[in-house]
Amino acid sequence: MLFLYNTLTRRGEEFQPQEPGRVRMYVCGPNLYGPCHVGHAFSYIAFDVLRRYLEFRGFDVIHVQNFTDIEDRIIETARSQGKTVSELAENYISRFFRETDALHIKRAHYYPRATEFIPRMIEMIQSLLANGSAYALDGDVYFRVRRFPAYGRLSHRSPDEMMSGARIEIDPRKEDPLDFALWKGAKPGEPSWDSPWGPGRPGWHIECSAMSTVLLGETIDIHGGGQDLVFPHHENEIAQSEAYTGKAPFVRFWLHNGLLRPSPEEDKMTRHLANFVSCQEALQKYSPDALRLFMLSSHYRTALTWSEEAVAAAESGVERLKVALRPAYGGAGEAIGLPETAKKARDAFLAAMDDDLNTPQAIASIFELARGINQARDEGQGGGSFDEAQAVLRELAEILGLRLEKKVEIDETTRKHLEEQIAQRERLRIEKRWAEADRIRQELAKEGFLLEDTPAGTVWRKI
RNA sequence: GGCGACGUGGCCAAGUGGUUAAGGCAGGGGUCUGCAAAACCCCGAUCGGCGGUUCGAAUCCGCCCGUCGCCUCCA
Repeated sequence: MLFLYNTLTRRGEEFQPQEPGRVRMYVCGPNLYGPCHVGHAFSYIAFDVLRRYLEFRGFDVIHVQNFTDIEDRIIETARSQGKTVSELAENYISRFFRETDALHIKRAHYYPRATEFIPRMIEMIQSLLANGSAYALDGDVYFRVRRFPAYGRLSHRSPDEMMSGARIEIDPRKEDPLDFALWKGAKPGEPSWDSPWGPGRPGWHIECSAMSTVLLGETIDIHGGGQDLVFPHHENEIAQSEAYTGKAPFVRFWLHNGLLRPSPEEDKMTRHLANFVSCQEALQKYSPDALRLFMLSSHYRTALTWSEEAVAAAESGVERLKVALRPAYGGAGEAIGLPETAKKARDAFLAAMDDDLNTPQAIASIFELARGINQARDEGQGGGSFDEAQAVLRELAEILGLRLEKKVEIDETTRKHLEEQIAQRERLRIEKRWAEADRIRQELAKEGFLLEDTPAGTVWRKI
């Protein structure tokens, strides 16, 4: 039984989809005013693992992730860079795919863009106006928060307690400071779409309601995103969606990941992208496996602080898992204790994942299994049970999206050269000409290859 | 002002009432090895502070100290 923590009820709840066997899941995607940073990656990886685990458990998952391709920040950024909004968006979308693919994040089934759903949003807004949930005002349309009694339920705050305008100025024309924009009239020079209220663009929140209801239906199983989206974004989504469809709940399970923070030393201001490490930068320095292992070493709902030191530590950990996948040396027969170790690790892994995706604990059992495998190899054991234990290790690692591949991006010439050098060194070693043998190893080290002598012969590793 | 999170060995991080407080990284000591590397074995914390509840608390309650997030830009 899979238990997931639901922000709405503030409890772990047993997860069952509405339609048996099929999960409808919507995850908030990026606002395309800038490149993705490791904080986005943290969120996408968390929900990627959720999806992988659901699929592992036999569910057919329909996964939707949106692109916010029209919004104030994008307009501003495009203008300052002398680009069109769509040029900017396209650029960041292709970069998004490059980076999420590299991070081994499974592609969603749909990547709807806000600008593709304008007619639907207009229709929703009209309907909200018709039923009294919204009001038009000089080309803008606002949602009437006070008309929605459940407002505040997700974020657990009451409209009366909120300090509206704590951070921005209140628009005095609004009926209530909490009312939020469904439609914004265009100012001169801004991109706009025609609407019954004049040219304008959608408010930020309505896009998710439109895309979610069109692609997944009026009630979906899971809606995910960062904790910073609980209020107001998701609160507003619930209000406008339920006011529109007349059906509740809009979402059965609300899942929110804790926020990734930049290193304390790097900058105090966490607001702007400039303080974050971009995915691109992270991928240049670290392997995707290490980045994933680092992020999954902490529970998804807990805030995690970005730390170069911790990612580097994860890199070493990944290396040990890879070593566990090396072949057995053999000689001592079947690895007798291994099947039990593998079963124990697998059971523990699944139990941890069932408990609100406790990946840190799940990872612990992967390492236990790796140790068991390495131990067996050291003792010269092998056979079918050894291979099966490695298969379990691969299986569990894949649920976390760890590839554990030996990266062999070397060309034929280099490979030949390596093989010749290793063979030559082997001859020297047989003749006990250690100094010459060591020289070969030193030279290869300079070329970036580390030689390791094992009972099964000499293997090389890229350093 | 309101709501909320967090503080566990050198670093990262699970555990939320009762076995010897997971796991990773780093470190020390070993085994193996011509050497090296890797792997394996062994070694380290009583859980921010104080008080309380309980037969029993890192785990529940209260207070204090510290860090952080949200309260319409934000994954």
